[in-house]
Amino acid sequence: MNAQTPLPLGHSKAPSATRGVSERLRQAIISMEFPPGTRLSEGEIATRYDVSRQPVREALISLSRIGLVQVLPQRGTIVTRISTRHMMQVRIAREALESAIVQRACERFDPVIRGSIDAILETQARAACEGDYMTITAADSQFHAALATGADCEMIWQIVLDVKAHMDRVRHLTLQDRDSMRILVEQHRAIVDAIDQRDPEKADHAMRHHLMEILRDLPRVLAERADYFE
Amino acid sequence: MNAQTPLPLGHSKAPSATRGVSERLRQAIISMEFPPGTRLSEGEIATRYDVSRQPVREALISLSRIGLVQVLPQRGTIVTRISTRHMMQVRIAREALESAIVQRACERFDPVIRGSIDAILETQARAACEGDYMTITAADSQFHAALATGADCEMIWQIVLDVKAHMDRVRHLTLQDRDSMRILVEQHRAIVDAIDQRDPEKADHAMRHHLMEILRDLPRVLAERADYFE
DNA sequence: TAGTATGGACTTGTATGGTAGATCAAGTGG
DNA sequence: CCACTTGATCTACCATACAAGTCCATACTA
Repeated sequence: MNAQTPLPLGHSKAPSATRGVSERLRQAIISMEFPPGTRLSEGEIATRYDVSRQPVREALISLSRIGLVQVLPQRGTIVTRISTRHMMQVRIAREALESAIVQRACERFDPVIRGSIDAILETQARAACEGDYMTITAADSQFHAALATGADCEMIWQIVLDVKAHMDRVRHLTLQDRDSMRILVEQHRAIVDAIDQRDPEKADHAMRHHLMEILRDLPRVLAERADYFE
Repeated sequence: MNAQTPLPLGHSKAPSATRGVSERLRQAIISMEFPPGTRLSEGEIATRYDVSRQPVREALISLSRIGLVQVLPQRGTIVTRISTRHMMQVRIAREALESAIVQRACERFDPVIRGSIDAILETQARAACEGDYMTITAADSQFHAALATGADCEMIWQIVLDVKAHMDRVRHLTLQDRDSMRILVEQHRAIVDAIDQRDPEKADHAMRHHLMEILRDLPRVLAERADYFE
């Protein structure tokens, strides 16, 4: 417990079992492989993923902090159900954070990362034409992450990632047609344009408009799959 | 793994060992009992708190998600050092989130909670006169939490709590004189006034002004205790 | 002397057995 | 028929043992 020990630290992306299970579970929940209300058992997941219960348990703790699962002591663990009230707060939080990011991006933005963004948008535009859902969403994540990194807001991006998980889950329910995919790319372009013009208000507006759209179809999903909501 | 199992769930504040250790560690880090750079060993903490390594380990996982500690696989765990770059992002994030909260509070705010706020402010004002640091900070937390709850943003408050931990740690380093304590209370009053007047812009400005002040003395601390920074 | 093995004392990561609490169904007594 | 008890069977929780990686002091070698 002695203070001031150097511990030279050279960052690690250790591919531990816990991290692996955590990532797989997170993906499974977002992609609705484990839909809201699914009952998860530490032991069952352990045998399924061929690890012991301990890594599973630690992964579930992480996911419960994000809010993707609820651990009920001595009773069980379930995939969190969707709540409109919760989603409203998620939207507000993400809007506030990402708006702050783009506003800061208007002040200063890493030119190298700015250069990489064009390629991301191009990839996304092509995927939109082909209706390639996987590539679209992957590029979407890269785009928003690039904005945060370029604005020197990587720590804020970590927070956004957590709230984003909830929105991604909902978006996975709303089948995206190609038109809305194209609109998505246009909105991204509008955000970049505003940053290029160093116009904070415009950037703020573009970002909020972009994020608002994601939950547009939430009421429809609520009507169709009431069992996913609480 | 069957979906749609009811699992009636009646929320729990289970006082588990993990939660206990997590809370004690969190407090110890914020209060500088374990200053930045302190080397924490799972085993050592376990014997100190008279529990096994497992709850300690799980507590550290939670704290590492917040960013209060860094777990270096096979090497050790240290209390995260303060970084001005990181603190800047923390401030931006908290400003964005709490600004969003008060703006929403201007739209609708639970009248019952509105009533309880006056008592909180009065307590804080009295504590400010007496220079009672503990009561001041406790009331500060209650105040901000009440704002979030009254605006129906409890989930956002959970996020704020995490970033707030970093700011609390810094504030603990900057000795507050009674004048700045009184200013604190005045700023709180200004925020409530803006909400009462349903003036989002005014509320936003008051909140940002309030939060900006907390890190005012960060450069001074950096000069005095460089070993706390990275 | 300078450089390099090497072994031991750490660290966190993982596996597993046992415990207490929660749930629910069957059984019991009123 | 209903309220209550009981016990089997789940669950997450915790403790312990083991494995694997890192670091460092020491001894050995060129």
